[in-house]
Amino acid sequence: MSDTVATPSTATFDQFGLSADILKAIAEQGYTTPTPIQAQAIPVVLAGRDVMGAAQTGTGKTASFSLPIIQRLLPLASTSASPARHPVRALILTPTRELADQVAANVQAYAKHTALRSAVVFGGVDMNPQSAELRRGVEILIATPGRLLDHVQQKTANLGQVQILVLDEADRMLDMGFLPDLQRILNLLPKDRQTLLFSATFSGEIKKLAATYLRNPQTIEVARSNSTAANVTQIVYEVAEGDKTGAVVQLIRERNLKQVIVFCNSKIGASRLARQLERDGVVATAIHGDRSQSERMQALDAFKRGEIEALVATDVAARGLDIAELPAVINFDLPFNAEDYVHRIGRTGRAGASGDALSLFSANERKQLQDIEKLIKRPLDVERLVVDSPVRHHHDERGSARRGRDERDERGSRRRSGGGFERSSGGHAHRQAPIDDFFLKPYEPSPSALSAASARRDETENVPQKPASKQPLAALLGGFGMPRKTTSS
DNA sequence: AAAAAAC
Repeated sequence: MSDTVATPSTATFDQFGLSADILKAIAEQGYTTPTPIQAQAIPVVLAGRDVMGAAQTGTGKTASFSLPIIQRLLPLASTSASPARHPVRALILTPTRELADQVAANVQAYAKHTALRSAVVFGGVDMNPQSAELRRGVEILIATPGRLLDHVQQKTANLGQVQILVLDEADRMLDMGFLPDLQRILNLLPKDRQTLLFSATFSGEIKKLAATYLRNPQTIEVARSNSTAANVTQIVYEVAEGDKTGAVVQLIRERNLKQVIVFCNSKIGASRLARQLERDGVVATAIHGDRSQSERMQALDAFKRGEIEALVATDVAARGLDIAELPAVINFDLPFNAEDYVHRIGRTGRAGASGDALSLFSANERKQLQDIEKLIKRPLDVERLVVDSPVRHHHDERGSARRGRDERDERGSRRRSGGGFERSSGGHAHRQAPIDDFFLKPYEPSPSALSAASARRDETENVPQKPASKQPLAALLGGFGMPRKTTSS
């Protein structure tokens, strides 16, 4: 088997041999042209090979594995209502709950004209609806590791028939200490299966994981990891620590940012900043791990609907979240982990649009800045930002905090010409990024209601024996039966 | 140092 992938030159989804039901769903999503990772990964996944994929979020990664998985499982799709006809055949693991929900929404959309069922399980919410769905049977299960193991223990999830495993954001899962959970899950799966591992970076740990659990994987790399998109303008503003809140307000006002994600390093800091922004007239809400799952979902939902100007987030939102491209992100703190910087600013300037990554930098963050510059292999422009409306942290609702809104004078922060800051005489300067083009796709939380109607119809079961498709069942089931090392060392 | 994730 060759290790090179020919990137197809034609630019439509027709070239992959996907079924009409899948193509229809793709068209309904408004997608016409495969992204680079889709063009590379779809044929490889369809061919049944293991994949080691490096791709940033926003590159179309989810579709690159979901579409071929659905295609491969189609011969096994059943309209029977019997749960036994709907064992879990594809398992997709993600590090965060929000990401799981989002992947599930995508899978649901792509599979909606097929008889395949999908479900998502993650923690922080009632187990019972999840259990009920699992008992009905689903072919494609999206999950965070902890809750999945919970379901396994409760015997509501059986992973004995999984043929395809996806580890999404694998590096993140390792960072978060999921390795023991992953190993436990992997030990529950048939050894003979297809495994797809996606990771932003190929660290030594990731390579070890791949060496242990993948079989002759095809490496697919689209954007060089640790690279930052060329269409993202990165600016670092030096500002006194105590002026950071005022700086955020000022940046939002001066740049006329309709929507922005503001990243903080701590959960408490995020909550506090959200409150202070609200006090200063910015519609803001916080999203972090100490908020309840329903609060997290509501916050994200409201932000996606455009009801919130500033989503103040910890790194729970740094990776994976598929929010339509934002005009800007702000780093309230520089992240301790330089890689998180790359992920955070990946929330802007996506899909070809331009974006600004604005980072606040105070004297005690020199180390973080150095690490970031080392990682992205270039120095960052540092400008001084004079904050003229410092936000009081106590009970000062009047006075200086309010002055910023009325006067909006912007000494200090000046950029190169063409930037978003300058004011033309007596009116609004035009921003470089056309704000009119910016809209948010409505967020759809995982629809749990599958096409139950069609599941009812046909009780006379057609057990798939010889699928007429290009993917023979034998290939789907694996084929080689190579013994797999279980982890040692 | 901090974040995330099962109860």
